[in-house]
Amino acid sequence: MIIKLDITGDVPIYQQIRNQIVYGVATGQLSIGERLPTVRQLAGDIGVNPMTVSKAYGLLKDEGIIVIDRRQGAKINRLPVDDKALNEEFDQKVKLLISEARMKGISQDEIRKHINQLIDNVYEKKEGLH
Amino acid sequence: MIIKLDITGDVPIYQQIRNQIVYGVATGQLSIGERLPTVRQLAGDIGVNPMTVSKAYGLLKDEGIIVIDRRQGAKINRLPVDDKALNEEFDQKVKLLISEARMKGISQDEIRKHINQLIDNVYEKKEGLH
Amino acid sequence: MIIKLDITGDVPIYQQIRNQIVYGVATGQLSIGERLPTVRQLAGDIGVNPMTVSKAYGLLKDEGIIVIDRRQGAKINRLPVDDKALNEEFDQKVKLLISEARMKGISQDEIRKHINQLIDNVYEKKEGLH
Amino acid sequence: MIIKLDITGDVPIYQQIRNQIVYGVATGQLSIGERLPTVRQLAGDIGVNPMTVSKAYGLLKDEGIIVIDRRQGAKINRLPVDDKALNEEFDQKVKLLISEARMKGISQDEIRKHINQLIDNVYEKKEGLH
DNA sequence: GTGGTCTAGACCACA
DNA sequence: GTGGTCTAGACCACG
Repeated sequence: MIIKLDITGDVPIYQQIRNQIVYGVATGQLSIGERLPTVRQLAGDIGVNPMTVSKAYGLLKDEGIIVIDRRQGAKINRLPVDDKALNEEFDQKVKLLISEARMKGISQDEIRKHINQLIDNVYEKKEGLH
Repeated sequence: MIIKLDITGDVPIYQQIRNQIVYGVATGQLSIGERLPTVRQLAGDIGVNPMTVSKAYGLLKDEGIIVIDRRQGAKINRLPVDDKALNEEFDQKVKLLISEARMKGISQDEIRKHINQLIDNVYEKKEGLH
Repeated sequence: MIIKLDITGDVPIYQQIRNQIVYGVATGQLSIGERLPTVRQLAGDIGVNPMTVSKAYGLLKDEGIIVIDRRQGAKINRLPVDDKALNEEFDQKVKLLISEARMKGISQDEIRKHINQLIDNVYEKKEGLH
Repeated sequence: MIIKLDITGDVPIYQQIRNQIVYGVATGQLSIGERLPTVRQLAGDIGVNPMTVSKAYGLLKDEGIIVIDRRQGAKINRLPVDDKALNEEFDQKVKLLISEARMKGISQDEIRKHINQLIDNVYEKKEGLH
């Protein structure tokens, strides 16, 4: 799995790393039990400070997405079900994105089709994650 | 229109102000030509420094969402149509949100219904914005 | 002569008025001795505060471009020759404009032709101004 | 590269900083990839508040002239080509400057020679910027 | 009255 | 160390 960074953008690098791993897991590019590279290895590969990768792994661990084993490095965890996923914060973020689209002249139909397509992309891989 | 801030969160206050005005415009709570409160007034109302509000207005001005008239303060602008609204960046943000939902055990059907509901919320007000 | 204002722009309104009269004089749309509308009349025509027009006229008077006669209103003056016109400030402004063009990929030839064309536009009317 | 400020003038300091960096880039005093001083350093050198420098850098970032890398500070960006550089706004500014020169008695030949000289100054450094 | 600009000083996130 | 954000308070230009 390849991680692409935008060094100059506004999103912190550790956050970008975390996001791409999350995306990889959700789309099935990373399977349960699969091992991630070590902090140093990944840091070397993508050219960032090991502390940055470490922070990303820390985030993922806190979210229960990976488990860190001192001997084996990090592995993708069996994922924790959280029925409060679609909470107020989630709604706010989605509504902001939709609002910006509407403001730029996107019709209700367009946005609906477009987002449903994106949902299909993420759920393409049918096997469960839990 | 009421603006609610989350002082403790990590979203900058000026960004929150900008986001809520965007949301207000997209949902029709703010109409084209409508005047926004003055910098000082809004700053006083929500209890922040005028420069913070000023920065938010500056963002909105740069995006073409409001126009700042030296005589009357800020007004909602006729909105600039941008057919590149559903770009790569938009897709990434949406897919990340969907990925997080899937990881937390939300089914494809659930997320689809939920998001379609959110779209309807934003597009409730039928009159066009342009 | 028509004056067009951009109320929302960064340039002060009184400055815009002054600039357009300067342009009108230089291109010969306004002749020496020609009368300008009164402050109130112009203010009414273009929909701004009389104080704003008054400030513009004050600028033009200070520059020797118009003379103000209490009875007859303002008239275009025989223009004062100033051999320090192409001063350091002038050069800085021009070089900044050229720099911005070069930065955006405009070639030396293009900019030369383009600006020479603009010079011809302004000097079209051959009769002297002095 | 030296930055000189005119504190008494009416051009905002942050704008002056931005302008001089633009000029430096266009004339080749600043090369692509070159690092700018840090916000604090430049602020200290020229004796202004860091936020003022920060605003100037923000402008340059928004224009795509520099990129801000959290690790290394600001660097000159590969310059964005914009074929609409010689637009209406550009023409207006140039024509205003020419008009003022003509009004002060400068002849068409004088202004032509003078400006062509200024163009040569900016384009002195032959290597491309893109 | 309005927004624009600047300062001095502070705290935080990032790497 | 870097830039990003915010505050409190001030002055100015504009209309």
